[in-house]
Amino acid sequence: MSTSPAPRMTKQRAAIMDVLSKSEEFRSAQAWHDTLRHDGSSVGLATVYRSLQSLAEAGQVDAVVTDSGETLYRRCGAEDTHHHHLRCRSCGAAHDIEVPEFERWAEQLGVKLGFTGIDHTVEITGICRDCAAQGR
Amino acid sequence: MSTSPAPRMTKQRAAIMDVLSKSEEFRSAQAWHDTLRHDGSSVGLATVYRSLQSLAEAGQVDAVVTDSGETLYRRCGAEDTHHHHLRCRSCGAAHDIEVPEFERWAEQLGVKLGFTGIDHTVEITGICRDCAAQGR
DNA sequence: CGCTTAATTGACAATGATTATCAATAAAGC
DNA sequence: GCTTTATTGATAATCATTGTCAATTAAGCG
Repeated sequence: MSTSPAPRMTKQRAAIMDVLSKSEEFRSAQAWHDTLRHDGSSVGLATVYRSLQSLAEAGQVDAVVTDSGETLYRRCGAEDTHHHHLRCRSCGAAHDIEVPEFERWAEQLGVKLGFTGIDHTVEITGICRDCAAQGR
Repeated sequence: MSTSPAPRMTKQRAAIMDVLSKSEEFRSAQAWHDTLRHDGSSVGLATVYRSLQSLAEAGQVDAVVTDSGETLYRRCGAEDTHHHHLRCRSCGAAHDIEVPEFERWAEQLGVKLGFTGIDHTVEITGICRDCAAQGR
């Protein structure tokens, strides 16, 4: 794991983290930029992109790519969200993932078949890009 | 459901469906375009985009959007009747169930994150009606 | 088999999100 | 306070994808 140097706390970065903290919605970098301007602080668009990107890498914000290719960000919803993992069978590296429809689907299936107290286990495994590249 | 008119079978569309059928890899529209040119048939790039798009809408090909925003396509896998179980934690009675979207979803997630050889485990448990009625 | 017609094609321009550039600015540490 | 160096921001550049529009051609019909 590469230990990247701690990022400087600039007023722009602070402003970005501040607006992020005020909403848990997923918004595009450009939308966050607009929000910032409405709030008075004028942070450059490029800076918003860079900050959201680095925050996402640091795991401070969640990022998803829409079907149209736009990347949306929101403050990281702490630990409360139930999630699963996609784990590499070779090196063990794991990604946290969410299975959007699944929870509800399982619940409904249970009701349909007369089951209550539905619980589930979902494990997804594969070989990550790095391991595949090294033939492991 | 809107009944869209059946698309014409042009030689370009045929060529595209042909290369698609020869590989089960996920590739970008541009990559498929290159493949086509290598194979001799010169189909316009815009046409490749349009065809892949309509094929994807028609469910004939799978499409995934990568983290970088590129859309990848491959011929639709349509086959395996892999299934899972909903099991009662009390009496062990099990129902065979199918999780329609899941298989493909897991596969696409893998591609997006650079994983190959995706496999998964899905276990759903609950308390069946009989056991619930008897307070078990 | 020819004809008509509307869908399709392709070369290229346009879009739109994101990234790179680079001089100016300002954290952090001393 | 001063120096160093990451960060910023305005703007140009990139790159996948979509729109444009005249030319082409599949399909249905007689």
